Amino acid sequence: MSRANAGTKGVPRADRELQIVRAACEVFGTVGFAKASVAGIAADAGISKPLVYQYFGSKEGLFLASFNYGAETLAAEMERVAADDSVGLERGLRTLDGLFRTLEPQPWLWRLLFDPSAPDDGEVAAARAVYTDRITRLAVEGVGELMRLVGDDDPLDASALTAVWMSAVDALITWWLDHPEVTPTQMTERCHRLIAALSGAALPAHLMVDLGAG
Amino acid sequence: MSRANAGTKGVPRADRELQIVRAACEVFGTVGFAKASVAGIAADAGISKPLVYQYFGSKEGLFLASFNYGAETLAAEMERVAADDSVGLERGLRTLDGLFRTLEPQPWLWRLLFDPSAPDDGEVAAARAVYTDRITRLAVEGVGELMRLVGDDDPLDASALTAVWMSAVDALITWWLDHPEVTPTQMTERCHRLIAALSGAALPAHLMVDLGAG
DNA sequence: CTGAGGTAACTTACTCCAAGGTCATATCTC
DNA sequence: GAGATATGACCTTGGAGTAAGTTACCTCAG
Repeated sequence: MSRANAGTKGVPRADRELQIVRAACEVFGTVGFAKASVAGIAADAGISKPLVYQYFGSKEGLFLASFNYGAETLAAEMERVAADDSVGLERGLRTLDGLFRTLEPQPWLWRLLFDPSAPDDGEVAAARAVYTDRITRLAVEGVGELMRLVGDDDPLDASALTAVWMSAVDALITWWLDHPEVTPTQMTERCHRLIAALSGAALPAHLMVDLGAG
Repeated sequence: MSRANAGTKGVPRADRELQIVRAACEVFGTVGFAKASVAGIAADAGISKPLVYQYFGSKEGLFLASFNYGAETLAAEMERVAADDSVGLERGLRTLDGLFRTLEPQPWLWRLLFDPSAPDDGEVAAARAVYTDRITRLAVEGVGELMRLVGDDDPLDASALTAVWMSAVDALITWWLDHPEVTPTQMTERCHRLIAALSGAALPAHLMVDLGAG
């Protein structure tokens, strides 16, 4: 063959696209949009750069496809949990549990969702807005229930606590990725203990109880 | 004058460096290392690109100087608070209060500290390690006290809670930057309420008390 | 059955550009 | 003149994006 395997009619477009998107998810989610190179992703997927451009149009187009793939996976899982009837911190803990399990085989999807180096205009921004809305809606809802539970009705408090909650989820997942020997189940148990610890520490001394640290 | 103000012996090196570093802090802290352009920073500082290279050697050198400037400011403030005798969440809240006040005139310093697009090797990595150690040490210490308070002695729990705490601080500061009309004092009060809310929500119902949502 | 043309899959070898970095030189003070 | 401050114009490079050509499968007329 004069040229590698040029012209191999081989793989149907849909299959190839999925294969490229999966490779792209891992690269974008690991090094971020800005540092990722299209040529590198093509190499990872085992094909050449122009094929990527033929199928996705641009680096941004490729990112968009990858983002949608990953965001849909995660948003769907969070909505599944939200459909349960748990409230307050219990609901938060179940969401975390679901995320740990979903992310186990493809942890980089999480970083893909919040990539700060991704373009902040055009179609990517629109897609991010869609998924951010979907996900934030769930967080806002959960935090709202919690605030009602404790009698705080300041909307800015709710907004700030939503930010803190989402950030805490991020921190826990990131911490987990740095401790790969920990299983999803152990992580969920850990989250339960941490909540208990925070709660215990905030209590006036005369109300302190052992909320279980084992 | 044939060339703008070339050769103007004008500003002494030390002054010029500070001026450039301050401009660089704002740019690096706002758009991040990767997206920042040296020419742009030079323009912001009112001087030309080669002067930046003459004084700082490279984009990385300029970032290093900016990072040290910003990180020192913040680490010093956190250590100041840590020297007080508060413990547990009270200490956390005082740290937040100190950060809000320090960041009020130059909010971008915060993002500078945790810029994900900064180089992760060489002198920058070394400097980041130094300051990350200094700051993390304080968080670890504070979280350790808190865990002792509630009787959880799992070191991984402490490690994870430290990550969550630092992330929560980040979230609160970021939220604040998006709500510029809120004063540092109001933010500190808000943080008190949020802690109370979390604590209340985690309690078994029979122990629930009004921890004050106003 | 067969082979010519149509089309999808695929690659090599470019162009182009933004941004990092350098060089030679000019002007000021002492 | 020596040395510090300063700049316009240049060089260089990595990576996005493109042009043009190559190979393989499919279909359908004869």
